[in-house]
Amino acid sequence: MINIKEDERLHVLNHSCAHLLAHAVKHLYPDAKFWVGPVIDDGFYYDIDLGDVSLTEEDLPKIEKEMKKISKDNKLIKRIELSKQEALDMFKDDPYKVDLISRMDENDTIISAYRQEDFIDLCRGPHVNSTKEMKYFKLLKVSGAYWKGDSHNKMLQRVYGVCFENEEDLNNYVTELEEAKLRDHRKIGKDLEIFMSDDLVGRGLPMFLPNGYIIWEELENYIKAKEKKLGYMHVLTPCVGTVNLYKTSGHWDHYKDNMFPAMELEGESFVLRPMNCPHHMMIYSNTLHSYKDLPIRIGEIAHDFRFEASGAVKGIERGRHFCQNDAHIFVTPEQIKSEFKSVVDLIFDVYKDFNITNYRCVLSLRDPEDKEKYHPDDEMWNKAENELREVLNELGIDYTEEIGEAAFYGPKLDVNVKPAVGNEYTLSTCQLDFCLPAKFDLKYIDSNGEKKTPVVLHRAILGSLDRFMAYILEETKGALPLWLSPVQLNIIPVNNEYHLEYCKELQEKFDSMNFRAKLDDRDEKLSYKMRESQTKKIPLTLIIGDKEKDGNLVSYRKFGSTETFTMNIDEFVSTVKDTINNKKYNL
RNA sequence: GCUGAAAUAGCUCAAUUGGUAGAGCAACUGAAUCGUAAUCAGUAGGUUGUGGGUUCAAUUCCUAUUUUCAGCACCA
Repeated sequence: MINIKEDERLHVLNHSCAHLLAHAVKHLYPDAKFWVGPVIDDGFYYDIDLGDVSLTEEDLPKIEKEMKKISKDNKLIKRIELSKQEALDMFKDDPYKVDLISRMDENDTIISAYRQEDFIDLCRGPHVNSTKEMKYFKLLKVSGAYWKGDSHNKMLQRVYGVCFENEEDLNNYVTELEEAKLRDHRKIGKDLEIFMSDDLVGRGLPMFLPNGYIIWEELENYIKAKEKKLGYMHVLTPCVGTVNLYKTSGHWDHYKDNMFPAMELEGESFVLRPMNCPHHMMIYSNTLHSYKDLPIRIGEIAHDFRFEASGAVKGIERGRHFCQNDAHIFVTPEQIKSEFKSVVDLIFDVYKDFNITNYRCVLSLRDPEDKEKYHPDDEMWNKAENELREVLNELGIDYTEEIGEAAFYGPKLDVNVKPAVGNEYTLSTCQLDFCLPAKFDLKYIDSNGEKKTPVVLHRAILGSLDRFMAYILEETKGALPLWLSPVQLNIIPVNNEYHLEYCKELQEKFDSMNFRAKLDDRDEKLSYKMRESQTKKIPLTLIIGDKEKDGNLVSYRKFGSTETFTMNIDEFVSTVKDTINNKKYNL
């Protein structure tokens, strides 16, 4: 999908269209006050204060109509340059604009505004020359948005839209949006019986059905095998812990509002754990370690519980229970770089297996102004941030730096992806931590026999199995690679009367090889069964009749294909085996 | 949590201004045995998310509540 913000011409067009939107809103709602109207990757929006009036989707056509009218009137868009005082005078009736202007530095900026006849708006520009240039636009949705992005502030109304240079591009874009909804993992999850949820069980608490659990197990086995090869040791720790454990780690102070509340029993307080770092710290401290033992890599497929805000829960992408592919690596300061590199290599090795190419690396740094969130040790932070930056540069990884995105205990590399519907999220992460080891008083004995504090790397490769599954379902549109498919082979007898027995033998043969084979023995036409096999996105559909039985052959059709291939049965078995074992996408 | 929208059969949707619910697919039964995306016929399926109210009468109006969706905020 085209990124409008990065396309020069579309950027200007959409920015101008945001003004056109505001212009139309001003005509229809003369009391409207305007905050900002920026261009985003998918178009533009404008944040508007309409007082007591609240817009709904039904109001959008009316606004569009007014926009079209202004567009048709061919109003020239003119740039005006103002001093700070002139700007304050001009926009004195709009407190939001006054707020913007008064925070501008009058020495280094000329304040500019754009006028299109009876509407004038503060703006850096540039803009198109006339309202006529904006012909092919659409308003997409309306929602609330906090002023200045702060939930303590008033909620304004945000109208989203998009503008293109021609009708075809606009239509294609709208079609793409509709298609994206079809690959939403919540829809696929329901259609393919992968997971379900129920009010009685609870919001944000999805349950994996047999199909989903097969995928789950495959993912778990896959990542554990990778980790074992790299020297990870897997552990199992409890889902409940004392509040004191989280007070020690510091998580309680930072996140208690997002945890399920404490349970008071026999004078002790317990919580459902929101993460496993403290448990792994305790496992480390169970024995005395020599520098020769490090790095120590402790991994766990760990169930965690977080009381996510009701508006944040989303299928298996973000639930109140989830399962992390978590690990903590205890290293000496000298080992940070090589171990961090090894984690990054693992991330991209895994992405290669899953064909994940559309991701964005972010180096998440602390906000030095935010003394409340971040542990106030400048030296520690600078060291940690520089170490990560150096490794990323050495590895030649493209990344952007984002201030204020670090964990409270340290900076991190996040690998982010975009889902079918909604905001970007983090799939994989590797975090550098100088903080928790000290809090738990962790030690190792260095080569001089002195006690030293190790450094910890927190990392999650598949992130959470739940979220990873959501992503894979959306990327593949539910057509999973053979090794992950709940049903791998669907056997259809041409004629039940003559071929069913042989098909049963075949199924047993496949079962004994640990293929997941299904036999469709219903009394239905072949074409009927074929249709269902395709809609269920089963990777391989086998058609077995006289020709196959007598010739020791297998005829099969791949999902999404209209072609049928015929192969010797032994050759077929070894090809399938090879595809599964090597996690290949296609036969 | 905030702003807004929505909730009807397993799924996707219908039901004029208020007159106690319909269709397709799926399921079940029967017939058809048909070599690559829907064979035909029949049956069953619902306290219209839940509670309260207005009314002779509520899927429809009001109210509370739960859940879902779109954004916002949050995300160890």
